[in-house]
This record gives sequence, C-alpha cells and structure tokens, in this order.
Amino acid sequence: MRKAEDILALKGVKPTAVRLNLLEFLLEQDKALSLKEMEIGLLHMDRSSIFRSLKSFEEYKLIHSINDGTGMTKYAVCAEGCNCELEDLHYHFYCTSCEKTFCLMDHPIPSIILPKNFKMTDANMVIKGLCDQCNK
Amino acid sequence: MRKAEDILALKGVKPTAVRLNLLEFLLEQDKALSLKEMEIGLLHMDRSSIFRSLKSFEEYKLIHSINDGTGMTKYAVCAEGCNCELEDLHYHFYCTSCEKTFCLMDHPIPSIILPKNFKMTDANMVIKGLCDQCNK
DNA sequence: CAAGACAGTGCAACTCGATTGCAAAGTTTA
DNA sequence: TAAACTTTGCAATCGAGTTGCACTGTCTTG
Repeated sequence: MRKAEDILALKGVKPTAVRLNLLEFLLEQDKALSLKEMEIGLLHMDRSSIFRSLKSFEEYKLIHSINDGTGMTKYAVCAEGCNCELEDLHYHFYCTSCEKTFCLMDHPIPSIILPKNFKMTDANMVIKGLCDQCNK
Repeated sequence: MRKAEDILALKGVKPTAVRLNLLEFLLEQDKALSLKEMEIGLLHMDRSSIFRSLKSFEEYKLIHSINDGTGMTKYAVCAEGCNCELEDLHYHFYCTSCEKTFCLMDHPIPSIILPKNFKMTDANMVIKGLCDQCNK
C-alpha cells in the first residue's frame, strides 16, 4: 500500500493533518467514495474541509472524480503513475445492487471512433449492472 | 420528421397538450436538452409539468436521459426502433466549447470486456471534447 | 524571535437542480 | 351526470455542492 505522505510529497501537496487523514482513508477503500461517505467515515472532519481537500487533490491529480449517475460525485485515488491524461482514462462500474462504484483499471477503454473532426479530451464512462459479489 | 402524436400513440402514452408540445419541441432539437432549457424554450409551460412529462416519457421509453457531468440531466428523444435495451446504448458527446450534448447514434459502443462475473445492464458513456463546429 | 503575510480549517449560510404536496382543472368511466 | 382517476400549476422542500468569513496554524523575512 502506498503511503499518503509519499503521495502528497510526490505530487507537491502540502501534507496537512486533514489531507493526510483524508488521503489515508481514501487509500483504504476498494471503491470510489462520495463526499457524504467521507464525512461519515471521518466523523471529526468538516464537510467543507474535506470538499476543499478533494478539490486540491483533483487539481494536483492525486484523485479523479466519477459521475456515476447517482447524483453524488464519487472520488477515487489515481493509480500509481497516473497523470490524468487521456491514456489514464478507464471505465467505472456502478453496481446497482450493492451501490458500490469501482474503477476498472485492468480493462482499458477500446479506441473510440468519433465523427469527423470531433476531438476527445476527456470522458466519463460508467457501466451499470451487477458486480461479481452481487451477481450470484 | 416523426410526429409527436404518432410516437405517443405508438408507445401508449396519453397525448395531453403538455406532452404533445414538449415532445414536438424535443423532436426539433439537434442536441439533448436540460429541464431548464425546456423551460426557456416553452415559456408558458410549468417546470414540474415538464419534469413529470419527462419522467413519463422515460418510463415509456420515448426518451433517454444523459448525465453529461454538467450537473444538469439532459434528455433526448430515442431513435426510431429504440427500446432502451443494451443494444440501443450509444455514446454521448459533450462539447466543452459550445456546451451542447449530442447522441452519437452512428458510432456504436464497442463490446466492453468486464471483469469475471460482472454483468452489464446499462451504461452512461460521455465523451468530452470539441465538436466539429468548435474544433476549427 | 517577532510581525506580517499566507494557507488551511470549521461553521454557517447559500445556490441551484431536482422533486414533491396539494388543490384546481381536465378526462374517463359507470 | 356523478364519481373516480389523471394531469397540471404553484409553491414549498430536499440535498449535493459551494462559498463567505473569521479563526488558527504555518511560513517568511527582517
């Protein structure tokens, strides 16, 4: 497991107490979390402090946000070596049963054919269905 | 151009004045619209009436909704023959310059390889970038 | 080390898209 | 036609996201 402190140092983000706690919490997860879930998981921490830390993390490309259609933005720590470029894009999977949102890091996005002269700079790809734990 | 009346009849939705006006308006568009844009385009019509008509339309599979990451759900009329099944899924394109959201009907989603035992039932795929009009 | 400058935090308030309660109006049914 | 049901319009509410502001902690510079 990568250490929060190292990641902050690597990305050039000042390691405050809030940021360290938040990033450590995010690193423990096996799914993407909403702001509300972080509030609940980090009881002593203020919502807007979490929110602003998330914005910083996003700006410095430590985490990426996912719009999974639930109405709540989810956040997940970027994989090692990710620079949030086009080639780092990956599918996300939202399980409609357990309501977890996962990064499908090992299943890259096939090349997408666009209409003539359209240019892709970003994408939000969410597949919905049942995850392996719920599809039984 | 398909007629609103015919579509409502085909899908078994009672053709009220609000629904006819709304569907006609949607059929004129070359992009997916937000609730707010419909309110502006249909000045005399109440927001919650539009909202509830959209919900009915979605339920009866006349239209589909798109979560393009702008924070406003967009709606577009389904193509002829669409049953909102997996095979009717398509990419959407959000142009960050003109802020239009398009259905890419002619560019089908390639088959997506999922982790073992994951089952796909739906998807929200949004590509962001510049459309042909803005990419000059 | 001290003073000022700056960044980060916590609280409360606010924004805005989405949604709902309710009564009036319209439509269908018996 | 009257009762039952559906649709509509208005106003109120909800909730995620965001921001203003004062306080605190940290850094910089003399």
